[in-house]
Amino acid sequence: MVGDKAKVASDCPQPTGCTVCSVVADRADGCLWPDATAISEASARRFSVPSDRVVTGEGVQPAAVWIVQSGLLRVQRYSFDGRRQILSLVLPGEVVGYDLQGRDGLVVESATPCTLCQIDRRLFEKRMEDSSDVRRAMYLQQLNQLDRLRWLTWAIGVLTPEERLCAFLALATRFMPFEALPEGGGVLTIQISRADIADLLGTTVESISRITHRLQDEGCLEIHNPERFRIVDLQRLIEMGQIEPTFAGLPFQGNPPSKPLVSAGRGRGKAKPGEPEMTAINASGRTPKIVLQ
Amino acid sequence: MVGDKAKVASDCPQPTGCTVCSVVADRADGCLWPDATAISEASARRFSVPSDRVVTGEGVQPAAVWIVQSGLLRVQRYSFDGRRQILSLVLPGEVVGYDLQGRDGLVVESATPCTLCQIDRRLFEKRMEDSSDVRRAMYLQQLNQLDRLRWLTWAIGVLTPEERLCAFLALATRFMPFEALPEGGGVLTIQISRADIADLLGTTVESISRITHRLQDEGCLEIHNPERFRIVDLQRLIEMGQIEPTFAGLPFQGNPPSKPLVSAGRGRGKAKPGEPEMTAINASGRTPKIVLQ
DNA sequence: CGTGCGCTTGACCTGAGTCAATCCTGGTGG
DNA sequence: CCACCAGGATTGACTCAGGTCAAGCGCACG
Repeated sequence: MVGDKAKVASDCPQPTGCTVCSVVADRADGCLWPDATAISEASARRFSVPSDRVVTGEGVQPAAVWIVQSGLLRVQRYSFDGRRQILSLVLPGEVVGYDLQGRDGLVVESATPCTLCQIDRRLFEKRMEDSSDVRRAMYLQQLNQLDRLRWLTWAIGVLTPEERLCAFLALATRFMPFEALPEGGGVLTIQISRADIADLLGTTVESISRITHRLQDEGCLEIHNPERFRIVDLQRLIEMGQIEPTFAGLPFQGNPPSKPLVSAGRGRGKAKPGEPEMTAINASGRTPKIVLQ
Repeated sequence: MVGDKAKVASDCPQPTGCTVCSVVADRADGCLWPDATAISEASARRFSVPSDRVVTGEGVQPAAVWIVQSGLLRVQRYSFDGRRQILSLVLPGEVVGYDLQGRDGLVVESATPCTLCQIDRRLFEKRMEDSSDVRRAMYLQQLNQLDRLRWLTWAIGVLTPEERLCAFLALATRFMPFEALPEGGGVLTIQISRADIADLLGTTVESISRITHRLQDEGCLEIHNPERFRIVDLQRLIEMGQIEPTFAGLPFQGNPPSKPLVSAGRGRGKAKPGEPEMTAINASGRTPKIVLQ
């Protein structure tokens, strides 16, 4: 199983480009070290990590930040009674460890076998301070992670477990191994365990199992084996999962969509009638421009 | 009602300090414009906004960023069938509008009557680029907002509606008007509607109502009127809500705790036995330091 | 060939959502 | 000054989605 998982992880799109630690996503906004030479080899170390190991988090002295080279990390937190919520998955090319300075009960673990690149925190911070390019890259990466966290919050809050799982599967085609098939759809390799999916989506392994089998009955997908699905009707998953075509948190990693993902129109709250709008309290005495309806 | 709410909003701790737009929270890390003179008066405009107005979001051309001076904004997103999730409340002293460049279906609205300070986006970005002090202040603010979003995701994922509401009430003493009483506890003024609380916590107004009355029966609080509670047993709310003493996302705004908030010890997942740890793939041939257990 | 873990399946049951009626309060207009 | 109205909050009755508990099943590994 572990061996198999490891194989799968290595199937993951292998980013290349950064000469220092071979870590760079091949997406336009993901290149973390545009001028890679600035970090010497000595300051970056690569590690191979099996599944379910603590990488960094609360108790750990955050002397280092980590870049995911391959595999997936999970950021998680427990409740007193042991219930776990996974707050995000960290994708290849992404940095972790600089913004969770031990607060909360946040812990980062490997969700799959991973290769990680370790960088000294001081050095990282200096790079951030010195280079506006690095800052910009980090900023864009943070935006993506923030988008994903917002998505997750929204999904857990308003979607049913079934809708969440549909969304997850549809999105997973963007960041897990997915071989598109000529006859449509494709084969998706689920790299993480049922328990991780359940704790990410705020549901249970039993529900995950039931829902996937229900989706199979409905013809949305075929369960080849527990970690390999044939996605038959991706469009339907996208619709059920209410995925917006503009969702930016998951730039496609090696699996750009053949056709743009289109979603059904969006529901909105009742539009407020015009009525009294903003009123300026203008110290400078100018007539304020009312900016938006 | 609106008039009353407006009164309540004005009860909110009025930040002072920034000479430009009078917007600065009086917390150490919240001062956005340490050298305020750099922004001329002409470039900042103050607005008074009633409840439930769109401030910025998806469709809106983001030509401006906004600083909340008083009142609360809500960042929210709808599902196709009209269910709403509030992703965060924006507190006085915080900036909104620079990091949601129209993506997703995010909309920012006023949850209470507010006074806002509008700043030109270009100017704001230039300030960010030029001043590492401003960058740092923004960074810390983002960390707080991120902490709160993580908390919310976790709470919706693993806590029951009752636990979430307890947590919300306990946290609300930090950012809504709260008059501590000598005999313990204090009077909390809830500035936002039941519907907003429900959509923030991923539950319904009916549940909110039932739970608050149940808490009253249990002696945790007294419902003075729908928007004013006497918190009797704050400690119990904190425990039920599983609030960590280290939770940093909500620096106290004018309501520092008389005694430090202490929570019951935290539950953790089963600790993994030692076993094979990280193995270095060390290009440079050094012996890697195994960083963490 | 046994053992264990992860996944699946079934039975059960309850927490909390839904629907609908009622209450309350503040604002309005006569 | 009082009756009326609208919107928010509350309460009750009902229902069921999905969580919990408890077996089974099957593959991987030793």
